[in-house]
Amino acid sequence: MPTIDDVAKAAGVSASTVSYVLSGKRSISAPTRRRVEQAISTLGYRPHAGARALASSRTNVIGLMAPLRSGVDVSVIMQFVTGVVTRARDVDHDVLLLTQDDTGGIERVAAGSMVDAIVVMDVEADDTRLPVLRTLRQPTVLIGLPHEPAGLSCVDLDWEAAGRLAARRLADDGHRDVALIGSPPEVLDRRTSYAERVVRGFRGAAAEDGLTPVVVPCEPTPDGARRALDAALGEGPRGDGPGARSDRPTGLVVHNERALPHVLAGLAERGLDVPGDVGVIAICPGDVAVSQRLPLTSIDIPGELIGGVAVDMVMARLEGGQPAESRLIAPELTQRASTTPRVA
Amino acid sequence: MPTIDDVAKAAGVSASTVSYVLSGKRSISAPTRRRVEQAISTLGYRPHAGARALASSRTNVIGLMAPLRSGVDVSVIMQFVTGVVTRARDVDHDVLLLTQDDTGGIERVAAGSMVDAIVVMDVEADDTRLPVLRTLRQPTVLIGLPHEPAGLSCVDLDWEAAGRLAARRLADDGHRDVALIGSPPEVLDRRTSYAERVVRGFRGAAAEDGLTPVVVPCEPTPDGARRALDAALGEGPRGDGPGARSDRPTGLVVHNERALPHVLAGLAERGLDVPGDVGVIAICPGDVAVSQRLPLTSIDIPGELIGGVAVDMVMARLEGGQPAESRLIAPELTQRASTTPRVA
DNA sequence: ATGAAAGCGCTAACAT
DNA sequence: ATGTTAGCGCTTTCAT
Repeated sequence: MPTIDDVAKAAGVSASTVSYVLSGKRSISAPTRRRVEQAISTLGYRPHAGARALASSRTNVIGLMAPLRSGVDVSVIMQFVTGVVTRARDVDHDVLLLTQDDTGGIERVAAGSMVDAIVVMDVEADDTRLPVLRTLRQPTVLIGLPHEPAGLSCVDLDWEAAGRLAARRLADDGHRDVALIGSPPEVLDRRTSYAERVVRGFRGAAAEDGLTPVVVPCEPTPDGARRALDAALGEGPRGDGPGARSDRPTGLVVHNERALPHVLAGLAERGLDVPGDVGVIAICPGDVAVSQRLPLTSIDIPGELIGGVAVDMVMARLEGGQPAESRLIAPELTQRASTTPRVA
Repeated sequence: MPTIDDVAKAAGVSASTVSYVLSGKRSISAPTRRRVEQAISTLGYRPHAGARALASSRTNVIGLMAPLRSGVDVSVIMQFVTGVVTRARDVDHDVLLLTQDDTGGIERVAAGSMVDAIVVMDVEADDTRLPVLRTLRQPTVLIGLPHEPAGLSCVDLDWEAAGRLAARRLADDGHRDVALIGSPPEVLDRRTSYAERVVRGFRGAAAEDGLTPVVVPCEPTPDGARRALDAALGEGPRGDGPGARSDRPTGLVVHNERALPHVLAGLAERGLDVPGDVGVIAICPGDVAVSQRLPLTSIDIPGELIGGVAVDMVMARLEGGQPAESRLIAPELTQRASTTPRVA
């Protein structure tokens, strides 16, 4: 492996000049630059990452903590990961992947100066990792919004707005009784940031619009989906007597990728037509919305976009020394075949 | 950040002693070791990864190339990735994730000494990355089996055996006409290693057992699955006349996670009972086999296991200087509700 | 069983 | 516009 000195020798310049043509941190005359570049390519020179990190305190590596927690759809995780990796490469960085959800991994790579910055996924409301993150030298950005983001940058879809948007659209379509088939119980129990925010938004909009909402967590299995559908559609007595329940929901929001196909199958089994009898809005990645038995009206989860923004934010703090900030991406609803205004 | 000298000072020893208690490369008296460990923990010392890499030519990082190619199920990819990361941590290594499928990324991290070893996923029969991989200083292991593995270690499920096993099981169950609903056309066109090997095994066993096989690639969409099912079940004339076709297949092998639910839905729509009218064997991760509308007889894709083995193999070459080798994991079939012996 | 010292390959002052 | 030089923090001979 040739070193910077080999290149310098070959180009007839000093090592620092080679370093500077590489970094662009000072101006180099055209002829010198060419000789250096020539030498670099004929020798096939690559700077040694460790030496560089040691001398410059910069690794050009971003740490990405992507815990694979149960109940979280991996394809959604992968979208975020892809966004992070892709954008990182755009700004000349690589990504070190951590999948354990303990705080130890982060400390290790941060204290060991393996990374310049850290992106953390799957954030919980009172995430236990936050105190550690705040002590790190490296800037951190969370994908998700904890209760106390103080000192940490955050970026996420505005899930609460997504919940509102879904409920409101059902209201606009003429639905009065609506249900949210939400994240798996375990995800909600963990107080995963996005899961509870959707519920809050959905409930809030329902209250404001005078809707009767039902919210049911849902295991991401065929049985779980069936049970959730039972609960959502209300199998009990209704509409008569003092303890009268509201009518069967006609509008359904599904925030659960894995359960989605089973929910649709369940509706079909009951002979309920979508969108005729029941309107369905999915909150999921666009590609899963369109690859169901019928194309679903949906609110997209722009994972790649958000992953990319996370990198931009962390780089801004790294380069510009910007203070921490939070960014919520506005949700967008795409009308497809699973909803239609109700004729009432 | 405290350095090794700070620790040495605090413990009243030399820096090399600290280094040696950390590496265990020479014996240290109990009292000295204790004073050093004490100093390390009170100072919160962590060796600087770059300095270490520079001095030792070891990064303790494994590069993982996991291209996210279209048509490949991300949840399957994630299983492999998880296996790699988990096992890497067991042997005190971290993982640098590359998702671009160009060869540039590998060269960069290898030549830049960012990684000690490389694991490459999604290997094609005549993979264009192989020549580059063979030139690297770092040992490489492929997850997949190219035509010319010479000089490179490989590990994978024995997909050909999986294809055989599925066909043979259908034969044993009394099926004569069988179909394989395979990977997406794009995956096959790319000559993705696993996709064609399954086909070969399936065809081979069918020939030996006197089965009439049909093989149809399948887009991982509802429509694609429907079309594939049309093709597989043969919509044309049959059983009479000179150009007589064979009978409608009664045994189906599905090697396509995304299409699976739609294939099952398609069968149901046609009024075909599983396993009564059609036996179905899926080649997919165990968890997707059991989360369909009925639990499927399946051949598991042990992604985590294989990812872990890949790491073990690459470490063996790194530490032991072992020569390259190939390892194929024997497939296992788990009987569930989607197959049953034919009464016929 | 421990220390001293020479690098590992690069960057970034400090020169000119 | 370019060269000189002093580290960055560690590992690992070579000594004792």
